[in-house]
Amino acid sequence: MKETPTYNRESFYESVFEIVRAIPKGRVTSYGAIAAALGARASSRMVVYAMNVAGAARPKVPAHRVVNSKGLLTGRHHFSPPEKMEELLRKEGVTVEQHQVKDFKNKFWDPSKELAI
DNA sequence: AACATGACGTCGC
DNA sequence: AGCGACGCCATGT
Repeated sequence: MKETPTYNRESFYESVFEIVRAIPKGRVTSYGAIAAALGARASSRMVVYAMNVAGAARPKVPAHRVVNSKGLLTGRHHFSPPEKMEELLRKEGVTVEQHQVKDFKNKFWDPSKELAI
């Protein structure tokens, strides 16, 4: 049989999407946390790629709730316009200052802890 | 097919 | 504690 040569990347992406969709409003998480929740701690870049295709995913994925481990909105340039990410976060009650989530440690939402996979 | 890149994270110095 | 280098692996050129 000709299975996918790589791992179940589609399943992986879908899992990422589900986690992201499960992020409560007003909270954020990081790429590494999602990767860790999926058992791919070192492969956080795959989460990044999942986000990249998330724009075409249905239902829509709140990718704006995912930032890097420093709480920095590194993915803002992938939104249109880039300020949309901050705007959405602010609407949800997240304070963004200088492209960075304020009180990030307090707003952080750990999927592997809060969400049962 | 080989090389470079990326919305990251961890380890070493 | 701040900076540099490496790892990770799919995707694009």
